[in-house]
Amino acid sequence: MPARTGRPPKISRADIVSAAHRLIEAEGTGSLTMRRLAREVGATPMALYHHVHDKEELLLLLLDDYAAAMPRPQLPDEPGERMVTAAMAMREALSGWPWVVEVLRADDLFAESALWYPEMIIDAAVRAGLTLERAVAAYRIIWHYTAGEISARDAARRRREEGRPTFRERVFTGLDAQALPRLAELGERWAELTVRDTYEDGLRALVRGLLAASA
Amino acid sequence: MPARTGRPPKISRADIVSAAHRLIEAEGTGSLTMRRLAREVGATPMALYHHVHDKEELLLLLLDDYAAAMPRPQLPDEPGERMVTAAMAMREALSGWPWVVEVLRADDLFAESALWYPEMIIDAAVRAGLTLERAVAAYRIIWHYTAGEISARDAARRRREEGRPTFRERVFTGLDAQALPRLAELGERWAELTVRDTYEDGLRALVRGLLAASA
DNA sequence: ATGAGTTTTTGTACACGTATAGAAAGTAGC
DNA sequence: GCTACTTTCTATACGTGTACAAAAACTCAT
Repeated sequence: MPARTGRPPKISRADIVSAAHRLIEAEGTGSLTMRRLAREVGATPMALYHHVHDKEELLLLLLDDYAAAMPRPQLPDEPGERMVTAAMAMREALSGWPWVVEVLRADDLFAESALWYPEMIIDAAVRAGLTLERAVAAYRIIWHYTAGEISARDAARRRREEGRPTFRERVFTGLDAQALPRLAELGERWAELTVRDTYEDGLRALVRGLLAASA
Repeated sequence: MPARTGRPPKISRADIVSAAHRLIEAEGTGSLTMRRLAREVGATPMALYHHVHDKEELLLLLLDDYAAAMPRPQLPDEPGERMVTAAMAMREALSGWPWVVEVLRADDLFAESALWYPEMIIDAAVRAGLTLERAVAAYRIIWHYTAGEISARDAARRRREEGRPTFRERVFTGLDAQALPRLAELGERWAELTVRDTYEDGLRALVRGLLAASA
């Protein structure tokens, strides 16, 4: 053992991450602030920055932790259906945690322990006949779609909670029916139509299109 | 004219918005802060809040302003191709303005003066044989994909600029080749493969899939 | 024991968005 | 001219993430 030098640490990365988990669990996402977290681990805010580069890194660690416990459903054999099932499981798992949205845009791979999902999707795409390059592209396309959908749904939810005037209401009142006949025709129905969950429809369309492209 | 009462305004919404435009133009997105903007229009920060509810509302106004000048390309007749062209134009226009990303998640319609895009996409979808309901769903799916792609690309760009260690590097070093053979096989090539712009490929796949679903 | 070097923690400070309270500057009725 | 009322603007304050500098607590060489 190489006998560490320097001032002995009072807190560790692991302490911070687990305290963050507790905090979120107990008081919700909103109370996860660097200052609050520091109090929780019994240190000053800036001490945290010795163990994590920034708050975003902390969130990524949190996500990674959590991702390890994400469900890995039985996947069907048929490649297209396999892609769909894996992607839906991924989205399902991420949707449960509203705060992940802040961090999703980080990359096309979102957590080390969640690599199972891209692996399954890419593998299924290859089995469906795509080259490895195209399979990677397919995964990323699916990922972009998924991230966009989660983000949008979360934003819509937040809007609703805050009781903010949805943009649409204003839009559809003074609409120029000449220039925008379809939207005018839709009118009030927009709101009703856009609460529906169309993720699966879109995903299936996407997969069908991606696989058809190579045939 | 109804002879306004109360203290006469020193600044207007329009002043604020145009000052914000100037500021962004001159010094970049980063310097658009409420305080800086207030200095620019010659008022205190809180004065702004009498004219805009939020910073987010300000950004939406900005976006709306700009969206009015977004290109409206000639669209081909064939419905699928029409959808693709319109969506690509929309993405192209939004990509030019990195800051829109902060605001994209707002809604599935992002600006009053940009309603032309959904109109064209929905209309083309209907012409392709979809019901109006399905056409709306198709638009929203395309929107989610587009928003996700723009977001991710912007995040990747920012990472690169900040010289942050891309997550992928770490990921692909200690990879378990047993559990994740495809990713292991890809290895270093991931970085190379993921700089490619696959938006159009994905979009075409999506449109093909969406239109095939109704046949 | 002393001093140098290393690592971790603290203290102070800044700019951010914005809530809240109250002052300022007008018009309308008397 | 005075008072009410209304609108707009200012002052102050809070909590946020985090940069920077200094202090603290340890090991090791002398």
